[in-house]
Amino acid sequence: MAYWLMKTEPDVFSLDDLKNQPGKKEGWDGVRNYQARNNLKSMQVGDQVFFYHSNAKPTGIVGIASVVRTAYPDLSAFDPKSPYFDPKSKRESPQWVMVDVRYESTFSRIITLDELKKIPALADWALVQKGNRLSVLPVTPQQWKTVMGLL
DNA sequence: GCCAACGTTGGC
DNA sequence: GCCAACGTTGGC
Repeated sequence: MAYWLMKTEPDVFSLDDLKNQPGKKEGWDGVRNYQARNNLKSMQVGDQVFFYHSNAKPTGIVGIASVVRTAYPDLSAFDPKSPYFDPKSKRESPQWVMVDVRYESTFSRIITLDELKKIPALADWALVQKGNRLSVLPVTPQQWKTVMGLL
């Protein structure tokens, strides 16, 4: 089982939104970055995911989701009316993928980016490094454990 | 709202 | 293949 972190803007889709979905699950579509896509493709059912709120007050990890379906073609790329439409992605050879995630838990408090930046054991993590914009990134077991220890 | 960092596009 | 221009992300 592997660990990941996924970013989302809570104004668009928050952890509470996931919790309120039927079955508490939702397809994670709209990823349009190759590195993030490759991470999606590596996900296995049962993988644990830190749910991160960006462009929020404050920004940080708010809880946990899990992967319930491995990567499959991102249908929003085929839909001209979707904000995620990508004419370069063809049904015969989909460029983008999505996974399904399910709500697991909400932390008793937000672990803020500010706090994470102060932890020496997390200094190598892409999340806390300047200019990092990757929306789906791997978390090592050690990093996962460190973050959970902050609660 | 601003702007730095980054990824992508497209002219050459 | 280089790189300037552009668009987007995301912290502040």
